[in-house]
Amino acid sequence: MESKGGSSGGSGSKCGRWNPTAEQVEVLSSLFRSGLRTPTTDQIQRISNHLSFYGNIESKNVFYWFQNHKARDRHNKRRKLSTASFHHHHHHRTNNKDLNVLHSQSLAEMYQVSEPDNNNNRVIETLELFPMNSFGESESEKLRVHENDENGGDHDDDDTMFACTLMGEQMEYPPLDLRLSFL
Amino acid sequence: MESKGGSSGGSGSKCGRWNPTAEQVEVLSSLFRSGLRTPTTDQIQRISNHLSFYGNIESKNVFYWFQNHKARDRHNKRRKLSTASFHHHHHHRTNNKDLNVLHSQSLAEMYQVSEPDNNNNRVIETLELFPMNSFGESESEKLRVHENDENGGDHDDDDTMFACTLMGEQMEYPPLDLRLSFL
DNA sequence: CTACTATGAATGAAGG
DNA sequence: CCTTCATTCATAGTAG
Repeated sequence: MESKGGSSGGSGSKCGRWNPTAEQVEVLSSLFRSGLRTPTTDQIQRISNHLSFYGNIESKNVFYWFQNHKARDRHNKRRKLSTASFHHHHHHRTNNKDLNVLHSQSLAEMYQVSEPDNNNNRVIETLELFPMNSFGESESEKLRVHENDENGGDHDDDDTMFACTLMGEQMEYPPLDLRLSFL
Repeated sequence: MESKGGSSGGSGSKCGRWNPTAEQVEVLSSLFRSGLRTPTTDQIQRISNHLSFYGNIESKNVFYWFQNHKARDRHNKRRKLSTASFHHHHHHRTNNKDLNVLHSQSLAEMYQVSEPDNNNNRVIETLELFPMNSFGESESEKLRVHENDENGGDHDDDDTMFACTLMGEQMEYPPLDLRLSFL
């Protein structure tokens, strides 16, 4: 945590990629521990709003964080579960990658949910713990616009001559100029 | 510049997942920019046919591409309303009211579907620019989208009380300070 | 400086 | 159409 001074997402973000601060990760992890796995847009908004207190953050980051965290959590669990059970040393895939973890415990900012003898499926999809005033959310659907063009002859008269008849001709790669002409 | 794995759709198709080439993406993006959002089976067929020149591709891929692109384009606008907080002072959340007021603009702006370039942009559903319409589609059954417009209000109104009883057991609080109060 | 790891970001594919 | 899963790419951070 010492080397982060400056280029972390907290202050001088280098705008290349969001780098969450320790506080942000803690909050996110807490939410994850609480069972939140796939927050709704509303929740993402609020979380992002609050986490911006600790540094720059976008809703997109929160969204991706949960997506990644859930996916990786599940992925790791599945792998761990398959190894520890039976002692049939069946080579579980010669993965050149991930030789894996028997040491990573020190900087595990996660929570280590491994509770083998506790089968609590405390995985809540949305975690309703927000005393939010329920707006008429349904009426938002009505704002759905239909951009139907019922105007009869609304042809955009682009005089696009259909030059290339794309059917199985061995011409070389067009210099990326290819627009809609093939249609 | 292909992917590192060399599994680009152009040459070494790895048959796992379609990896579009740059040219394919270019064409698809052009179509999208032209206003094509939901191509019909007919269009999909033609697009796919043309794009197969640049590499292996199936109609399915085109179909999914438009679906994803449209959905993400839309979600992107929603998520972009993140908190552009730079350096906040300790002014988080004035407690004007004790309950439920801290999210004034959370979801009031959500469904603004007004395109940023609403007047100039022609967002057409099907983009009729195919002067020729030959045979019927081969197997359009597979790509047939469901026009099932069922969207009933689903309200599970249970926000009367706190839902901290996640699974009926007491959840242990995080070792650190619980910052979830913003929710 | 180079290698590896953790993880943010992106997107294809599918389900409902 | 909307949401979610799975796989992959890209990169910051750190160790050797």
